[in-house]
Amino acid sequence: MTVEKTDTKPPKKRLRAEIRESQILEEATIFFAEKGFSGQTRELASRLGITQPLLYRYFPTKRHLIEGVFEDVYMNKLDPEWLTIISDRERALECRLIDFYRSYSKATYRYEWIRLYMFSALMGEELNRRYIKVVEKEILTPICVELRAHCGITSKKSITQAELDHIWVLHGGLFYYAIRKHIYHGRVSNDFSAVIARAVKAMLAGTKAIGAHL
Amino acid sequence: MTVEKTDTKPPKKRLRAEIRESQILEEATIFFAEKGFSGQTRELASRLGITQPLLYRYFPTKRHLIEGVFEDVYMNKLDPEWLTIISDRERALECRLIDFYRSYSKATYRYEWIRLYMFSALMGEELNRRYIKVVEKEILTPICVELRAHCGITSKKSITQAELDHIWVLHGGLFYYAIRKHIYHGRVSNDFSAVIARAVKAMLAGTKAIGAHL
DNA sequence: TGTTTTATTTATCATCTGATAAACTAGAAA
DNA sequence: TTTCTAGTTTATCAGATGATAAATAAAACA
Repeated sequence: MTVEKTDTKPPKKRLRAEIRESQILEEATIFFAEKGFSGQTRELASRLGITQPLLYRYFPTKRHLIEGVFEDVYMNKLDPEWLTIISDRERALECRLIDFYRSYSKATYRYEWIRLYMFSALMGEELNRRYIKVVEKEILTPICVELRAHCGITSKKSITQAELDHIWVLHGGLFYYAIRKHIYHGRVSNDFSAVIARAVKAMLAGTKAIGAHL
Repeated sequence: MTVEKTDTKPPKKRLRAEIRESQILEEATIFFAEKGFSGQTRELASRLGITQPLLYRYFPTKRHLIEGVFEDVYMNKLDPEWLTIISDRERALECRLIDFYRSYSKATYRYEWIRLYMFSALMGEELNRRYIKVVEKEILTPICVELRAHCGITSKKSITQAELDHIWVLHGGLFYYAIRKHIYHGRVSNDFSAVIARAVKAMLAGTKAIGAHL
């Protein structure tokens, strides 16, 4: 085992600018997810097997690199299909929600996604508030609308903050599974699909029982 | 309003060592909660109205200061009363859980607590895994036991990971309210007590309806 | 093959940042 | 008041860190 310490790839040389840039972005995503945004450019470069100043050929500042990572990870990741799943009254709400959360969690409950999201939130980045608003508008509000129908409520008043907060408990509760897994590195059940199914079923039955009032 | 920029207190001098130390700890708690542990000692000192080297008279390294903050915020904060509340079968489980979460959230869903917890988790501190284990053992497992009784299950088998994960959805969902408030700085309903009540009621009714199997 | 282009490295800066040593001085003690 | 203790500051270091400029060399092009 006298193999010398290699990086991910054997000593390559001279990549086309376009390729090098996306390679840097990819590694930066992993790197910042692990270390946070105070991770150092030299260490990132070292992981890539390149020298630190080369980063600055592709990204004028560290901040630009971070923005690039944000763009790469969070922009246009909201699948319009999700709204379709949630609102399709041909199917039982239970199935729709289970399907939705299986798809949603597969897309977002990833190591990089979760950690970068939390790091950026703690930094006070605007990113999160923007994302939250989209989630409330595009996902949670539609779910609340369906939940009203499911509970036999016909009110046409707009969804209240209390209703949103109620569904946030489910949404956040499931998200918290990803936090426990990727941030706390705690022990979690490996059958997350089953967790989703139970949580959704219990929420629907429970909310119907107590009435989705307010 | 030509008052010159004062810190929290007017220019004091020469505090007794003991007092200065706890003053530093208190400010460090707020400071690190806001900035994370990469916050700089000079800025912390500046907030305290002292010079940076003075910190090193009370804490030999920055790391020691951080440990001091951990100690201050997280050690012995688990109220033994909570277990009593949860396990008191004289009262309805619904009331017990609502009371418990009102008390628990009052103690832990605080700006400093939440943020320091998340910062330390992202740093990979041991603190969190330790805390998680205590929560599972002292809080969630007892709740699962009560939940079995509530659902009329008499099995004496030990609580499964699936059962824990089910109750983690409630626990995490409520905790996520604090994350949204103190980390995302998003809009949250100001009547958290009502959120707790609805979530607990729905969880109990729902879990009973689907059966607490597994 | 020789020339041009451009990806990459070497060398280096200025500033930041945790940490140390010694000088200073407010307040307690004699 | 004088002395002494200990809380605080000034000066400074060494290494880290983001960033720049110029030199180098691999690949594309003629």
